[in-house]
Amino acid sequence: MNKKLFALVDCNNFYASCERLFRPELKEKPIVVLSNNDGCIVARSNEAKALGISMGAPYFKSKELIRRHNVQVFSSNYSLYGDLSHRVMSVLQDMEPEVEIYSIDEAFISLPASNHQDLTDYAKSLKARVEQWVGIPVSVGIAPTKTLAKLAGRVAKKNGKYGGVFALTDHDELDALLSSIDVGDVWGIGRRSAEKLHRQGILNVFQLKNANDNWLRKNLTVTGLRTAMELRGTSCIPLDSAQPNKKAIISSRSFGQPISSLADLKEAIATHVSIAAKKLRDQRSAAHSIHVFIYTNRFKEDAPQYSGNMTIPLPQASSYTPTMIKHAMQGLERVYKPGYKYNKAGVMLTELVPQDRVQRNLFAQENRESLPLMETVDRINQAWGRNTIRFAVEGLKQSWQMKQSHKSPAYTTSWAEIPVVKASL
DNA sequence: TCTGGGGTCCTAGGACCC
DNA sequence: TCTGGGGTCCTAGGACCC
Repeated sequence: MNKKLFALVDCNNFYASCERLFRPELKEKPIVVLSNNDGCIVARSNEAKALGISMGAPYFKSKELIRRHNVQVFSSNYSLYGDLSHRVMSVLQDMEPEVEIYSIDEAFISLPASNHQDLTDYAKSLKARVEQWVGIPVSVGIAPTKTLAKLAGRVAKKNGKYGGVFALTDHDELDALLSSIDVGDVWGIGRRSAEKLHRQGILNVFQLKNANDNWLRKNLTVTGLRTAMELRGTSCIPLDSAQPNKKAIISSRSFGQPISSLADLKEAIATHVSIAAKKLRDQRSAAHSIHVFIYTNRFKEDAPQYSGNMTIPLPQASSYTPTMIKHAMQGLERVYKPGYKYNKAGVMLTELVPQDRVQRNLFAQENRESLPLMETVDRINQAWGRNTIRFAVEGLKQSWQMKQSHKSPAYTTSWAEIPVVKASL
């Protein structure tokens, strides 16, 4: 039988590893990487984890701990992480025909079934090549289903004795292992489902695997039942190596400081439309509607709260930034209320259709749209930097721009920031 | 003082139709 | 006083992922 297995390749502490790649003196030193706006901690090196710095926690709450242990802090640098991710994935795709890029730091690979030793040896060679060619450490988990491969990857990463590779092929071992892991650590079981399972007395993964199907279906919907099936070794989630077009495109940000004026919000919304429309054109789609939203800071419970949002249908699907900005501005004017301190704004483009199949609307005003113009703008910005040409409504000062106090250089994507190596005689 | 962003899938419930 | 049943479509919101 030519059975297939799944391998999950997962970059270790990805963002922290990226930063360290160009700062080798930080090897074995604690590092954290912050979310946009320097808000939360989104990545930690092992040393930082060992200090008890928690994932996803607000930065300011850990500041004292970070200062005390001299932890290196980085603002997120997505052009660097994106580029290194691409390099890792290229190595995998060179070695394997069927690769699903699951996230910026993870990929599933389809492997033919084989004995434990061969699988482990192969995974180790894969891991070694990524580390040698790109410089990013990875872990590999192998199993008959994606859900089990995720668990195997977790074991590979957590237990040093496996050398970063773990294959779940022995069934006796499997059940003992599953009994030692909390249901909340399973891929697809989030906080809410874990609470439900706990209330039902289903605490560990072995119990989830053997839970009653009807109960699962009723309480955790088909997705919960599917997860249980996968734990039993029945593959329900196939490898999907195609990168389908997105069905929705979002651009949003918290502001570096709260803003109140309609003028500032207009700049921010226009900027988000511009970013989202570029992504839309990149996948050769057009959008039928634009959703605009603005929020006050929900964490400031004593301040007046307001959240305004509106979906604006377009007369005909568009990817032409000026048209989209125009409609978004009208939507913003309708949801804007003065007197609030806004903290976040954004847009979501939905009802996406292929650009070459846009239905022309006889009565639409948008008959002056020029896609060649947008293509030219995109090309210039590609060559000279993202903000070389932009729309006046996006503003010049952009006083609402996010905070990035600890950002590292774009080492690999900007000529101006490329590392300089000096040799001395 | 300071709390991320982008995406998918599923379901319940309302609107509407015959 | 009595007040159907079945179907589709759409949307908002929840839950999950990294």
